[in-house]
Amino acid sequence: MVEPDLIEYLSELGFRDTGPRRAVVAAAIHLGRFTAAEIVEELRGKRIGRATVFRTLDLLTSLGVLDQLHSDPRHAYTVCSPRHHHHLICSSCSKVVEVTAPAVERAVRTMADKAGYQVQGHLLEIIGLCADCQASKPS
Amino acid sequence: MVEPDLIEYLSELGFRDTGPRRAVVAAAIHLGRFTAAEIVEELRGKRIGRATVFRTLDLLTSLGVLDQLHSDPRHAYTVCSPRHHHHLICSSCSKVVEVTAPAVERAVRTMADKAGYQVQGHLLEIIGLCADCQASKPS
DNA sequence: ATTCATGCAAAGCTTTTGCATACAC
DNA sequence: GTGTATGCAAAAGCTTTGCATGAAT
Repeated sequence: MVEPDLIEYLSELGFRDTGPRRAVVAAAIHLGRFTAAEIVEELRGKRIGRATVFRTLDLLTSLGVLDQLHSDPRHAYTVCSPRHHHHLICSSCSKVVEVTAPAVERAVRTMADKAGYQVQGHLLEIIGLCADCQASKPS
Repeated sequence: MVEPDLIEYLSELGFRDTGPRRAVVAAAIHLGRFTAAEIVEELRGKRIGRATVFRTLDLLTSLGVLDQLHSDPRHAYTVCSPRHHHHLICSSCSKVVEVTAPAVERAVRTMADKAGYQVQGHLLEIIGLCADCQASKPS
């Protein structure tokens, strides 16, 4: 999703179209993957408060526009689509790719059934080397 | 793993058998699932420094005796076995069960292959209702 | 006009660090 | 005795909150 679309989407949901909001959204899309601190840094000099950054990131996360990357101890976020998906994360260049995998979903459900659990959600992140990094680091 | 075994295991690896270490290990095993703050609380009155708690939890985590539960925003830990496994977490009673699922592993690998990623690790936590909680809350 | 959003600064948490002391081996 | 482990207290991060001000609708 690009910035204008996202701002329009927020408007449709009743959230106001403000300068700071636009700035945070633009920075997030520009960075793709980032921490709250990196957004604050990116926006330094624009008189945008830390609280606004956190509030906007929370908002976008609750709307499913951002996902938190739980495997990153720095509490990173990534821009993503609203569909159900998982993330492939490159351990070298940090690139994040969205993937869907029906086979995984099925296997998870089967496994949970066996243990008597009724699945409500799951968290799956795969860490590995992306094709580019494999090519440039032929270890 | 029970406390004496764990202390012995640490000794074998060259880590010293100390009172504070035993206390943290005992508290962790007693609680099963906990945050660092809860261990500190559990040990209050025993003159055990916060730093020791964190250092011991780090040690146990690096040895694979504890796992962090990344889906818990409070940075929870759970006692676990050193084998590769995943966690089923009950959203109602917080109970954590270890599971292994070859089918999931295979599906993850296949999916990553398609995207050109060389898998190095993955994080999978399943949130759901355990059998007991399903029975007691027939919604 | 209303109500939502913002900036600022302070407070709240969690985790880490430095260092002298104490203890295990 | 030697070197690891500890407690304490301070510092370093990160995130939230309170509230008066400002802006969007």
